[in-house]
Amino acid sequence: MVFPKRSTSEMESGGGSHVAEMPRVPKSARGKRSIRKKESPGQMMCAFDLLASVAGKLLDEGDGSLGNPSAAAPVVDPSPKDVKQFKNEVMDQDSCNESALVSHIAFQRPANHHARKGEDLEASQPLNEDPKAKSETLDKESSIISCSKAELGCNFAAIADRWSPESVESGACTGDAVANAMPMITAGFHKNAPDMFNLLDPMDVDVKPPPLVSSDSTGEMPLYGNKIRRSTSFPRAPKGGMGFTVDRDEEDDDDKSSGCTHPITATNKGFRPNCTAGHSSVKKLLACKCRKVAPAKMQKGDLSCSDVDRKPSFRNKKMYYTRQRTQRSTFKRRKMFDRHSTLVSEEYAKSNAKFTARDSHTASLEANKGTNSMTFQKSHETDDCHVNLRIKSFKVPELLIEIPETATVGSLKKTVLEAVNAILGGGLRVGVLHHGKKVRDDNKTLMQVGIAHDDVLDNLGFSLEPNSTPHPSQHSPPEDTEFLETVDTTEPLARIAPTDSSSKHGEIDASQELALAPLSANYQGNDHDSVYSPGGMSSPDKASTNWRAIVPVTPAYSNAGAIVPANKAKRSPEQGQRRIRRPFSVSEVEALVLAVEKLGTGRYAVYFPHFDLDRKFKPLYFFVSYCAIIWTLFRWRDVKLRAFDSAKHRTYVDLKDKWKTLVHTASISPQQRRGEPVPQELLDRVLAAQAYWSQQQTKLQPKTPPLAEARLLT
DNA sequence: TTTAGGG
DNA sequence: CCCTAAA
Repeated sequence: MVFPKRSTSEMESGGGSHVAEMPRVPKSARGKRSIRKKESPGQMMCAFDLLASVAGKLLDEGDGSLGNPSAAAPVVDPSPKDVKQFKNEVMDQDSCNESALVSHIAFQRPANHHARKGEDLEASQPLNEDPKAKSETLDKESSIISCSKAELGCNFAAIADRWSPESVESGACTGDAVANAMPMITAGFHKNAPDMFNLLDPMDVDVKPPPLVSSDSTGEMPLYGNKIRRSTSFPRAPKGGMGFTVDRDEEDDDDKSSGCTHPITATNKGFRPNCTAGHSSVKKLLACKCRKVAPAKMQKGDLSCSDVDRKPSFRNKKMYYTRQRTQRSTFKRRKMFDRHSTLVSEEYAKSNAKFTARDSHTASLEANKGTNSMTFQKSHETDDCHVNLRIKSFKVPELLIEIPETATVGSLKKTVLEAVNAILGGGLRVGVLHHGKKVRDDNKTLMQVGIAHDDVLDNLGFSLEPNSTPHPSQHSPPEDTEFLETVDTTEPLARIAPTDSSSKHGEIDASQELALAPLSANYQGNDHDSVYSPGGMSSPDKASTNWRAIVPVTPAYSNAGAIVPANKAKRSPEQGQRRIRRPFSVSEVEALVLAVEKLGTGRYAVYFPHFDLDRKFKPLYFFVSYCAIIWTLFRWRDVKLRAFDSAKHRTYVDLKDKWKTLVHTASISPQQRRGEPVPQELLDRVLAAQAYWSQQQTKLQPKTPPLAEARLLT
């Protein structure tokens, strides 16, 4: 599964392991970070496999930990095993900054495939390693991936949101839903925690696949073709103004590519690739199985394509989104990621595609020979030889792509990007890997590059990188009010107003989103370049711009570690002074409580989507396997950004300390309390939130099943 | 740089 | 709030 090498770039990027940390896990546990160490600026990828395995475990466990918010939330403590696995997968890297989130998606090739194609296998082998063996090798640390950027998290969060059971279940799965979801992505990741839980919940409840998948009723919906509208049902949409409808007419395409973007996601903008491909021609179907319960959250991702970019060949391209069905019992995997963040992984079971996103910088999606692969199938019969790609995941709608061999690499990238953006919310760039190498020339046709139906299955891969573009325009993310409400019934904290920061601090979200850019910058050295070809038509102009921005490597992150000393020096001057005491006002306390309620106090949440390939598609490809999302549920830093961004005198440490005192205050009798009285109501909320999140964490505790099992899904 | 905790 | 070990 692992792709040792290829991933170098990936690894680097994705190398990070994801380790979910237990809330209370000994520091040492977290420690993996050491690896991450300093530099990891860029790397953060996570091994999907790991995630997958973790997910599998969770799923398997049945406790539904995953499914439940709480469970889902599993904070995971990465078990050694997981770590190892992770490591394998990740190989090198690990170092990830702790960032808010890490995500990756790995595509793994199904065992079958391996068996089937010796050739490919060999080629892929480097990448693929025996899971076990690898696992052995893995080092915990390696497993850890730290991502520094929360921003990415935002995206992921958004993703999560989409994936949330609700959306799925609600039937939002429809193409429209999907489309709608896209915008959400950009939304701050804050809502995440709760959202995540939601996502998880389903799993918990049933081991089965997420809402989307769970039911059989899968319908396919064309995403693009026509108009994508936000489903009203979308819980969150409201605020963001998500309500907009996007029509994807041919006309729109041109400019609309932008249109595709959602208003909401400013961040996405950057990402938002232009879909050059004529979407008109493109068809995306989303089959979703929805649960009855929730309304769909999915939003449409917009996949807009600009006609300009579009290439003739593209017309044939077709994308389909299908919802994954159920998870297979067989499938068991879990992966833990560490730190911090969030992780999103998707595995595409049978296939081995690996898609990873590093929070730190890039997300890479890679599918390569052995392990991760996207396969293409080409329909020989047809005049135009088409390569069919399929990306499947639990929560994420399955993605089917059909593209002529005569299509250019650039168009392929676009196509994949569109699909990915639709699913993940944008903010990602797509790179094409063939035989482990990045194919940079977007102008070459697939045939020229050697990507042909017969050859490719195992040799084709994609890398996803975060788009660097920040979007100032970002609006505050829509809040989850609805969402929360929904949750309420089940969740203690649900009542909490969704409001928070977003309403107050729209900017915060934006900043987070922006964060992505930096991340990508780090990566540049590694992956970025490779991924995007300069001329990458796939990227929209905007993207290009962003891209460029990214190009220059940003030392900032990497340097950070080194610089540390310097910083100290700086501080030293007045350090001695004790800061003046500034008691928290009731309003501040309220803001803090609100933020914590929303973000939770737990550390990580892990979501593992699970999926199966459709038989019918098997022949063609394989893509996929699983997706796991782990993200940081809570970070004081996030609280700071969310609720006290403007209060420069309040550091996250202060907030943490305040929370500590609030919990204590709430625990003692009113008579014992001193200082400005804090409304009992707030104190009650403090206790509720504290209890709730603590519980969640507990649930998250991972139980890690054997890796090996996880691996064999198909 | 952040986190987590003790002081 | 401070201080710091760990990460």
